[in-house]
Amino acid sequence: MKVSREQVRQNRQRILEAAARLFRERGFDGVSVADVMKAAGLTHGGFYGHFESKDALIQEAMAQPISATRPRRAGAAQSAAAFADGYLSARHRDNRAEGCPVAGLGSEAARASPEVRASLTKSIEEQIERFSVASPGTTAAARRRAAIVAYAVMVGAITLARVVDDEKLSEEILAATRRSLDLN
Amino acid sequence: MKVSREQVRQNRQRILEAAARLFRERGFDGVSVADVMKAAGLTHGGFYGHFESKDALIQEAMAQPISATRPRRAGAAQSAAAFADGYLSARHRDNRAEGCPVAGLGSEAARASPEVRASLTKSIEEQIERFSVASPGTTAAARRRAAIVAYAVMVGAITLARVVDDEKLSEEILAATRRSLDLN
DNA sequence: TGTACATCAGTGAACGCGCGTTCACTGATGTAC
DNA sequence: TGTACATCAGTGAACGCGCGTTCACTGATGTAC
Repeated sequence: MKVSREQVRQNRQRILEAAARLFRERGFDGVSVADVMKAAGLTHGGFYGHFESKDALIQEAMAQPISATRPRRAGAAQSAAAFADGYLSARHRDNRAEGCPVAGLGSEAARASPEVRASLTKSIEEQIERFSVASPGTTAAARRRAAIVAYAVMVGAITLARVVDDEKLSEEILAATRRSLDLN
Repeated sequence: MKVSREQVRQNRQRILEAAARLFRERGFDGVSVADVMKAAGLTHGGFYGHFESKDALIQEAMAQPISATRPRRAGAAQSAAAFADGYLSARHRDNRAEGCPVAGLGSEAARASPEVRASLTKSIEEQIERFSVASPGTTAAARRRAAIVAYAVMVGAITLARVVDDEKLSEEILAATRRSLDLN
């Protein structure tokens, strides 16, 4: 049955949010269009009224600001050390659905369509800039380098901590990298 | 037709090597059993004479030493800085098939079966130990922490460099992280 | 404001395709004599 | 060492399943009067 324009808008948004969560949790290939629609409280047939294809959904879902789960003004500076406390936590490690899409989808994102990679590139560049402003270093170039290194440490550490099948080693990886960022 | 025992052994090895390459290049879901068999020069039907299932192949392929492409004695120490020159190169970034499986499969590996994760955990622990021996630091604990941080930087940097859709930013990420490891 | 009806968002069955897996068959291997 | 035949690795057609996608249908919305 037809629904109100407002309901249509809300449904589309719910589909996008469910997709963003599920893709980060299970990967692009691990989530079907029907899974997403079910999570959004709809049936799969209606999907193509909102999006042209699954790939189009992936693109839009990745272009969405992560702000939904981690509110943060776009231009605001933020020290990598402060950010790292939440990022390099067991909570983030165990909660992919609401976590960093680069960490949750990293290796798959690298093989994604140009549009998806462009979206993520924008997020990555913005994150580097936020860290840069609050980074240690006497020159702007040094601060930017420090920001890049800090971001790489975080993405690598959470990836390793998630792959590792040994709680103790996983914690050790998070603790060692947290400590290295606090020292800067 | 039947083939010689030696041929059987070689065929199995060729299947494993093709699988390891293809999985790292395209991900577990991006490669079919038929793709692997074709790359090994066989037809898909014979696969189940060698392996119980695709999942069993994934397990064995991930348990294989990467030594095939990057020969290195198991116990040998190796400084992270020396290793990083090759690891954080455009060549490695663009050559997933022969590269680091943690970087190539990171986000998918984190969702893989316990057996696959156990295999990768072993590789990761060994890599940390190799870096530890050659790490800077006055105590063993400090050297181990430095090794973990160095490994995390590398995995994170190559992941970011591969996702990023902008050659300049990608190079910048590799250069900044290479530099940070050389300074230690 | 109230009514009549065209629109169209959502439903659920259906389609085609590629995948993992199975199986009857083939013919070279390797063993028994 | 030579021959006869049982074994079994590899072949390629086939199966069932889940997926992305399509489509005829439904019935509430929202517009024209």
